[in-house]
Amino acid sequence: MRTHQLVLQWIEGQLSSGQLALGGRLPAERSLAEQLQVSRTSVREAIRVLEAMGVLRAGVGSGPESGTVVIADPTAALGSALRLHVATSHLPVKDIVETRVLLESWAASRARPESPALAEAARLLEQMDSCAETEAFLALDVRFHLALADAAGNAVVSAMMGSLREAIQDYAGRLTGNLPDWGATAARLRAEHRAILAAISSHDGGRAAQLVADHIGGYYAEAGLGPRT
Amino acid sequence: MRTHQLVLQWIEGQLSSGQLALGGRLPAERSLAEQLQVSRTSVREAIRVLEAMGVLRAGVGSGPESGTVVIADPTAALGSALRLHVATSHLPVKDIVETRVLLESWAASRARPESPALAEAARLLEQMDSCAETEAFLALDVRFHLALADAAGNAVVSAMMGSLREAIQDYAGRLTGNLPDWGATAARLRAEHRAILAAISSHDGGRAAQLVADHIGGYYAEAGLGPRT
DNA sequence: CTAGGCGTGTGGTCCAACCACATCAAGTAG
DNA sequence: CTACTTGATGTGGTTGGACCACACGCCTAG
Repeated sequence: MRTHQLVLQWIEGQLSSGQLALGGRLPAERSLAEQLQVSRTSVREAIRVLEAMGVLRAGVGSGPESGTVVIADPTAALGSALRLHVATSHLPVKDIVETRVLLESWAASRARPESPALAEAARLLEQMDSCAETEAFLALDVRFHLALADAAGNAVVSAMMGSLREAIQDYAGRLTGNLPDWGATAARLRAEHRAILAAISSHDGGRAAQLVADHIGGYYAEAGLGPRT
Repeated sequence: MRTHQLVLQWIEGQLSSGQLALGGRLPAERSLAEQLQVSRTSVREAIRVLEAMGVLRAGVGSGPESGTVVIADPTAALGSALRLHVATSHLPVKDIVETRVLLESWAASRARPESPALAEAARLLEQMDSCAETEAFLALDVRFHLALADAAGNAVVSAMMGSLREAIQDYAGRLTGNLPDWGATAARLRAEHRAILAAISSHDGGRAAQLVADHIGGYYAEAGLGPRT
């Protein structure tokens, strides 16, 4: 076993046993290296891996914002991993979109009308009404869909949704160039969003799921990508 | 931007542009460091990250098995990331199981009867009939469910299924201790597996999905974990 | 009491060296 | 000529040390 994996194991053990919790601080790299009897390089490599997985955040300087602290950002880890594998052409974009439809329609069917995430979604919808910029609109759209996923109350599904979205963000951005009439599309998207929210509010999960599936599929179809291409 | 992130960016660019494909070899660490005008340390940190994401594999020595080559193992990346976040108690096991049911029942409803993965699943089923050891049986069970997921033909869903399974592997292993009668449970699992395969073969995706959901939920219920606990 | 500077500790980066390993080529014994 | 040994070569793995930039907080001069 390589040295940095030993460090990884030690840190994972600290996390599992609760001796290192969210917001907690790792010992300084030099101390940890001495404590585990390994070189600082190995400690740093382990920290790098955990940083990429959204488990740690390293900050220079001193004070509360510095040092290596435990965070929880599963979306970042899954997102960059998916993005890289898309880059190697091993994960087709079609499968990403299909999975997104699957997860998001499930979330819509399970979303609880009283969830605070739904209120957030409604608020985002308001902002989208008074938003002319394409980029800003799309940014709000992303947050709307993530809020929808959060409303189902499943952290794993939320994280996966976010990571899928991140993985194809560039791809989706390029698609907007194919749209014949952005104004009309934006208006339609807004209307569909409202219909989805309404279906959830009226406890009609099945209809909400169908609307979400049509909403996503329709967008990709209009942007020049067949839902099955 | 930190130096190792620059290296990451360069490698990702090589992957995206196709100059570095699956099975391709990265330049040696020392050469790459010189080429990018950074230290070997930074190159190594970047390689470590990509290794953790299942994109690269580093091997010592010389010959075809050595050097740093491009691989594609999305399951490893997602699996360790999920496992770590489960360790920090930020991803509840209940959500993992719920997501697994969601993905796997979808896969069952979409599985194509003529898929080679289904033949593999049937073959695994045969082996499970003549398998008395609990551990070996569970290992075959894992492979059976993964084959089922593969039969749907969605690489993203397959990868996520595998990673979910990996993330709770230890947890699931401990659960078997709660079973009152392993022999009876194993017999039931085998029967349910056959029913699922039969439903898929007869093009009854809906029934297959329901059977899968009951199969997984029933197991966790019997092992002492309520499906909603 | 205030404002500036300096000490201290953090991660970030780089370098030089050494190790273990695996292969391959040259050389040597048969 | 064959077969084995032996060394050269190149790979990642690991280490220690050094220096940098940064940010906070004390401590001193005004």
